[in-house]
Amino acid sequence: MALPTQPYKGARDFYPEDKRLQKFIFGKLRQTVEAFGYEEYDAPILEPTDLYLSKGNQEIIDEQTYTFKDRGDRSVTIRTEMTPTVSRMVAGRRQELAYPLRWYSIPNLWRYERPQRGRLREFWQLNVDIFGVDNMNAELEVIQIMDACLKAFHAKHDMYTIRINSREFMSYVMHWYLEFDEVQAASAVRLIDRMHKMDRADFITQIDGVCTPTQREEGVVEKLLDVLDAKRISDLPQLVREHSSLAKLQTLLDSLTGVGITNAVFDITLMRGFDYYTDIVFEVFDTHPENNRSMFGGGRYDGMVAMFGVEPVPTVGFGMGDATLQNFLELHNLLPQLKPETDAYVVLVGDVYDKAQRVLKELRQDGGMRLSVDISGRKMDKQFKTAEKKGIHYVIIIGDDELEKQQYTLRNIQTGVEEKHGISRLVSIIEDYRNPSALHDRD
RNA sequence: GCGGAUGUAGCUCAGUUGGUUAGAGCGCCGGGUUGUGGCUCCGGAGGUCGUGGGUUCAAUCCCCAUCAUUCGCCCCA
Repeated sequence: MALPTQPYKGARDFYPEDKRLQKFIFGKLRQTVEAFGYEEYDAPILEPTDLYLSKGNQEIIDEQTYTFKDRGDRSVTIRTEMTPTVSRMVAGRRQELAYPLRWYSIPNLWRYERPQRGRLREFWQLNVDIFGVDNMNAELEVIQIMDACLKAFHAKHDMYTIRINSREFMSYVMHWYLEFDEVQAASAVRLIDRMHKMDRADFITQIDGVCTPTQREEGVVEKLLDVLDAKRISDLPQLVREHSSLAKLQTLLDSLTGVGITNAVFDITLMRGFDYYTDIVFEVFDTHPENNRSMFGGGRYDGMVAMFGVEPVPTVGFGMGDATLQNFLELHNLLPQLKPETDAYVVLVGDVYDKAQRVLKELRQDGGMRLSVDISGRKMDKQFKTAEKKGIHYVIIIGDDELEKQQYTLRNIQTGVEEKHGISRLVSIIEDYRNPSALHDRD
């Protein structure tokens, strides 16, 4: 019985061309967040199951995680998100860390889900968090970083929208304005989250079902609709418009406009589940008609660190999945043709490998060249074919003739143009190709 | 967990209204002689038609199941 060559369901193999793309994307992301002073951290892929249970969601653990017993009968779970882990790490050194603390990571995460477009079982997720800032500057910075991450790939503002809402405000609306209890609020939030996917009559019917008869008579459904219909803060009913959470939200929106982020909008229907977020939440949406959906988002979660028994630390962060980002970049045509890691393919003519060693060493060590040498002993045409297939731009031909004159043949695979040069000239030509924008100061 | 679509060579796909050795393009391998790929010419390998069962004289084609891929729903930390 032959073994299957497919990777595990919902997980991907990264062949060199795939890995090259991942390296490119992650490289841009790292560069971007590090420009804002964020430091990279990492942690084990395995966590005690209790870490995720603390959110009190047994159902999610049972159905959507990889959870099993280790040999010591301890229940462990493969990490499904980074937030509990990073909160654990911060809590562990709560007193000694330097705040504001800016951390990021690109962990691989596993969720036991049915794979579909943009959603896999194993994925990578850029996590960016700022700890220890309790004012809106934290939200401003984090949203700026999300924006900068997309701009790093030359995305334009009309390709995506940043939607922002205040969880604190919605909580006020639910509990004080509408007088919903916890269960009602949770159902309403779930419905609001899906509001744009159903027609209005359907939505009204379902909201109606959440209300008690008394609430219905008091017109709670209409009150809620009035709130939800607000396209801007000033559209909100007088009674709720004065709430303090809205002033903060408005400040944030103004600040974003101030820093040139003009595609950020208030969206009262934005919920992001009903988990650990405590105030501002935000989400980035693709505007492309074929991919018009939420890509990633985040928000403020001031309570998570305190679950580890230390004083609370205010936190704002976001998570960006690799599959959705890649979808976005592909759809908007933002992925460049990537060059292979190898600068030149060395074609050997005849039995000269031993004699060529000195030259190869010089090119590699002194010149910093990344060379792949054809040691197969095959005829030249086969060697060329390999170079072309690998997508390598240059071929360096080394035979007795070259070794004797110390002038090596450099062939451009695309144009077929050949030149003979000494080592230092070879190095500078190849470097120019590798890094076209850099200026070289050599003669 | 629920529903739809798909599953024929490495890839993209034809095809058989059920009937002798299943095809194309691209790719792959070899050759057109000795220091040169991409063009061209010649030759070649490669498929138990996703898997298992059923109907039939006969199944890649019809039926059932199963697995995989994919789209949507649920969910989405």
